[in-house]
Amino acid sequence: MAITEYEDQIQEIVSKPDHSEFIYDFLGVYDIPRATVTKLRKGMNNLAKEAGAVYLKNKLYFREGTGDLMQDYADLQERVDELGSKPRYLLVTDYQHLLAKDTKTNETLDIEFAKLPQYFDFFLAWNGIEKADFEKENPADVRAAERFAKLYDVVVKDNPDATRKGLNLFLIRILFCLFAEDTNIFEHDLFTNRVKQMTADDGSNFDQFIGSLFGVLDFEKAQRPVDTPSWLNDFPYVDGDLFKDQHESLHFSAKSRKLIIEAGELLKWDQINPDILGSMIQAVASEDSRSHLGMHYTSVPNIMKVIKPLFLDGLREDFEAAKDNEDKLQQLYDRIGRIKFMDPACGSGNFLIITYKELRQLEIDILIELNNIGVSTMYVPSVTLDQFYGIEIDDFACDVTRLSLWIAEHQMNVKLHRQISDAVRPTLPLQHAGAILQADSLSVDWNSIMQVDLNTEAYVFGNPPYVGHSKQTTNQKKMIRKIFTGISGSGYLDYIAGWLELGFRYILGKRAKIAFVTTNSIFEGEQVAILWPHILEKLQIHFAYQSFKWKNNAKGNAGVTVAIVGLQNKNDKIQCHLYGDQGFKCVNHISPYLIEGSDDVVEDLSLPLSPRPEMQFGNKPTDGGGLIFNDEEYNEAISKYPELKRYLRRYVGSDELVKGKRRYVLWLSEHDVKALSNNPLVQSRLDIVRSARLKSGTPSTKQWASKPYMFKQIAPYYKKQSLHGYVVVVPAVSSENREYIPMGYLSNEDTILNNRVYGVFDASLWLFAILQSRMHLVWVDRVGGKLETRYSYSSGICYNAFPFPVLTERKKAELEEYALRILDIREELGGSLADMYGTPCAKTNAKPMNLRLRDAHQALDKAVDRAYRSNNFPDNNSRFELLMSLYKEEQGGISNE
DNA sequence: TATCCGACACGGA
DNA sequence: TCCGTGTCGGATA
Repeated sequence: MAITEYEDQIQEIVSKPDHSEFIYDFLGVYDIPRATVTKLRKGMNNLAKEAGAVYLKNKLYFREGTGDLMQDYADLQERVDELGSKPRYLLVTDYQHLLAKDTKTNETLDIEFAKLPQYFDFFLAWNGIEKADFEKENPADVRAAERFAKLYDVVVKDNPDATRKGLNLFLIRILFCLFAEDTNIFEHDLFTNRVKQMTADDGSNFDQFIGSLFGVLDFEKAQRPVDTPSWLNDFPYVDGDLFKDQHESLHFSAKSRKLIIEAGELLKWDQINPDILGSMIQAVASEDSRSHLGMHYTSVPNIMKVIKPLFLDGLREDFEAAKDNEDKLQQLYDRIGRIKFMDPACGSGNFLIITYKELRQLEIDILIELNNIGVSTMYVPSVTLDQFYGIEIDDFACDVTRLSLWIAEHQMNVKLHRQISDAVRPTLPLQHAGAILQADSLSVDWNSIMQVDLNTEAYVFGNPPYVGHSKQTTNQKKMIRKIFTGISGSGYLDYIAGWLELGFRYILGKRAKIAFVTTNSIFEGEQVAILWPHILEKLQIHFAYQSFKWKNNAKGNAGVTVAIVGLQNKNDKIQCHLYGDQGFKCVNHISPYLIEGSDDVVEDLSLPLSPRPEMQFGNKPTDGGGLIFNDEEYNEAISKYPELKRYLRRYVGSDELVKGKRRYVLWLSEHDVKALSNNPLVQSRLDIVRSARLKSGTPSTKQWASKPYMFKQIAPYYKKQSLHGYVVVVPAVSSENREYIPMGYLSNEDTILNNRVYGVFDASLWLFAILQSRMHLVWVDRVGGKLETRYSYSSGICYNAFPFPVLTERKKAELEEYALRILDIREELGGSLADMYGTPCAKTNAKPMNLRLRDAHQALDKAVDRAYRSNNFPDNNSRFELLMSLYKEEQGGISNE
């Protein structure tokens, strides 16, 4: 049952004029068998003897109040203490007030009877859910957002012709009123009470009411019309742009009015976290993102990963250093009031809110420290909302950001007063909240939004959207093209690269720094050489978080692995902080691969660095599955049509190569297809291919619908008449948890490689030895592409750009012996490569690599190492350094020719 | 024509 | 529902 349903059902029960059935109705809301409640109603299993009491074994001891509720509660407690087995809950109520106790956690509840719906979770142990767990899963923000989604739906349905802007503004204002009446900005419950008193049950005059109310909130009391009725005049002056625009007339029903009242009565707005609420509310209003409610909001821990290294750690260090020194403290106090902050993809403003709160806390801490050293001055605010800037394309999100900033400000004002009693910052009238601009961030000049001179301390940060090159919309591609004019290969960049580039230009030569949460793919594989060289000519990475899996508290988490990068103008003196799985390291330089090292990048080469057999990309069917047969389909096909056996070849992709999965593929020539024109199975398969290709939006795929019997792309090797010899097969994607990437050395006969493996055809064993070596793995690991954190092998970067050692015939023969040994052991062991190579890092079922196989690999590794240099490599870093210097040497040689 | 990648996709505990 | 690990075909050069 949804949260709102519990609340609604209990609301109905407490609203009944007659409470005689209360406890039975209440139990009925929870997972207590209906039969049990029915029996209880009839008194059959009620173990209590006294009147007005209900004792349900193990679950509840209930008593109606007899006048003095506290005394009744104490009596009940005494009675229960005598019992052998305690009921989980004690509950007494006179239907005005309610006292309850959870005998397991010893938590108590002391509330007005009417507020019971808000506290339904107190009794969730009846459903087997502990309150602590529930609170963790469903904080006040989530519950508020769910309730708001309901209200939004009803209001939208009642107002099909209303503008988005009008609706959104209405919602934001209602949210503000609800928050204000729970947090002493307004008199307690003022808004909800006025709604109840002044509007008709059917909602007919609600619009009029809300129109007058919103109108009044924008005026100071002195400026309001003299005839303003007192029920309106009780509301204070709010301002802050929130109520400036005229309320757009809307239609309300009994239902929407009720939902608003319930939102006021059932939710604990004082417990709202503006950072999370914003994301939730925003998701509610944009229908397209409703399905992944709050999927992309950045969690507070992740925001801290950005802002701490970017500026917060530094400010805190300066604070520590300034303690005991009035001048320094005062300087820091003034400084934090001048720093400017911008999130150019602010969404509902989480980064800005967290930053604002942290700065306000620092302000408080400085004041306390000043007080401690005996300096007491009148409170003058330092940090203000107008230091905060944001750009966001969604107009509602902009409104939510402004609202959330106000909520954050109020919360910090309360905190200030609590910690320093003579310091007061009034929340009303609302402060001007920076510039939160509704715009496409990539098409506006950031300088015109947040103007800074060369000496202004400024920080730009956020979590902009990621879209891979093949998934971008036409408009997104256009923006990236435009921004990266003159950069070759820019069509391959992720959408987020636009933010990196604009951020780079914004801070260039200024006293400003940037840091973003980004998809890790801009630090791996092909994008590195396209994006980073021109940026790192002028800037340096001063801190970074290496890849980690994206996570927040939303229901369906986005599937992506992210990294964090901080950039600033070059400054040789600073130490860089590189954060990885094991905390952080101070290093001299962070490379664009987010490892310690130089800014050298590896390009995606179309030809090998040195003469060697070429690596070919496998065959790509683009067939909608029509040409492919799994084991079962294959057996069925050849038993029904034995003549098909010669056309069905072993189909090898990464899955087949590594896990030993078996699939087959129809491999037909034009001649073959004519011969099979009467075979119904073949014809039905070709129909699948034809229709799948016709459905494609890609013109070239559509064209291939006329040749459904052929793969859309065939590797050059397969265009030869016959297949023979051996091929080194490399899986395009494979797990990073294995000690080696398992590669194959397969006979070519009968084998069709697909587009998820690469092949070096007619290859000698020494080539297999090189590719299977640790030297090569280190290269692939550091500069190759990744799918999340898997290896994503590519011929251009991993093979063509890999510097091969110079090999004598004798050395080749030696390597082949080691390779042969590996192949022999594999054959002896049998089973799949995945079994033999194990998954040593997996948490469960950790399966080690076969020891004999590992020994053979280590012997081969040593032999390959020695082909590069005679002295040992102490570690993989030194292997990589050598490879990178060889690459630069050889690549430089090529481009100078 | 030949890839390199995916705010992923999917099967198994 | 989380965890482990690789499909499939688009868009680019």
